Amino acid sequence: MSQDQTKQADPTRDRLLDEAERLFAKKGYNAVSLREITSAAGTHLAAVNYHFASKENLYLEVFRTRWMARARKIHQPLLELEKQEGFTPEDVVRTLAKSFLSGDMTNEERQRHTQLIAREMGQQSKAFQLLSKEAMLPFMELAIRLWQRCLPQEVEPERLKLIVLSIFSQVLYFNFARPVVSLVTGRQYDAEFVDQIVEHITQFALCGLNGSAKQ
Amino acid sequence: MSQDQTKQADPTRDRLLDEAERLFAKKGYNAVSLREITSAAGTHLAAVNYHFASKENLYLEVFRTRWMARARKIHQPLLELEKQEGFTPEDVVRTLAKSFLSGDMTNEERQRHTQLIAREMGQQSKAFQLLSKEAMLPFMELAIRLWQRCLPQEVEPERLKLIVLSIFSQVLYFNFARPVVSLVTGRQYDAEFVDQIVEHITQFALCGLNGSAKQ
DNA sequence: GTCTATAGCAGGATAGAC
DNA sequence: GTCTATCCTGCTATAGAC
Repeated sequence: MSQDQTKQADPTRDRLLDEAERLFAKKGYNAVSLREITSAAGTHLAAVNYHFASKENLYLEVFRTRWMARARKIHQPLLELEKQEGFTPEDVVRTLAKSFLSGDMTNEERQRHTQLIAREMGQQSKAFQLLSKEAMLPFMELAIRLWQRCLPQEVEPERLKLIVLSIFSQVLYFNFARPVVSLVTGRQYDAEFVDQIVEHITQFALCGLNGSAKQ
Repeated sequence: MSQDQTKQADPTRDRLLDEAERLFAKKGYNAVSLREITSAAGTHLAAVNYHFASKENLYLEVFRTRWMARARKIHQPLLELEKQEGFTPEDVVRTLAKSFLSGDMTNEERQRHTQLIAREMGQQSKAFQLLSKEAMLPFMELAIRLWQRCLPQEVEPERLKLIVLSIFSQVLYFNFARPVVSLVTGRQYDAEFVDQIVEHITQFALCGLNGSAKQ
């Protein structure tokens, strides 16, 4: 009723969202119980149903608030680039790879972000509907728009789409499948290694873009 | 006791493995109940515990038998290539991409295979231990060996490893995240589209290899 | 060996005390 | 509004009848 009620954050609600996100990202929706979340958040079972009505809605709320906020942060550097006058295809690729892999987040935050979406990509869930409409499709379109503006000659949209998907698959994989990547390379995810990954993906995508543009 | 007992397939056991694999791939371990599996297999709950002792062991058995058999099929073309005398880096890349994306399997089988492994890549589970040791690492080493034999100059193993991981990420993604791929491209997974994906990944990886070799 | 019936437990949701 | 105590469903696993 009071005018600042919507602004005033509810600490219990926030802690529930924090722990829910952490645990859902780590184990997946079905492997996490509400009891696990509430005890990690230092509260009780009924608080979930009071604040979110159901487990499913808590899960969706994680995406609506926490996840979408991060997606906007990741898209930001590309939106900045769009406002500028002159940029090269390499600028676009590197900005894109960086914002996913070494951008304005902690290592753990990035891992969480990627694990949450990776779990949704294989199925047509409610969360997937939200993510694809609000984040993934606009982002893909933005990247394609940028390349179309700066590439020397017209490239078929079909090719650009496949290239964006390929970049997307790699940033997803190098964040999500860290156990595999560490096993194969023998490397830990320190700043140096992440920079090498960014550089690798950038080179890969640039070559693909040039190859497509030539044909 | 009789000499052909091990050869003689148990039809109930086989149906359980079939349905278990299908459902685990589609929904993930925790989202599937044994009741769901047994009723799909036209049998009863106790049959699982009779044949596999527990749900977890049924899951692992899916990987030990069904999944590993397919992994061997996928690796086969690369092993054949290794026996030959002259092959190019492009042969290796295309053989690799093809065997994952358009090889000797049905479309559905391939999707199942990828979904099962994708779910394991993010965590250090028992299934992951099995897969990484028995399938993923040997496969990566094989691919690296082949390139080292045919590339014009020495490429650092670190780069080759990243390239193999990048190819791996793409074949995984284009099989696993079909909802996203279809949404972005507007394409169904028919033979023509799959061929285009194989070609796209092949070009991508070749460019990356050449770029690395030049430096 | 095969399957029914059930034990034993954990899950999400909720009623109702404070 | 907050939290305890409880409901009921659905799960895995198993005992024991046939």
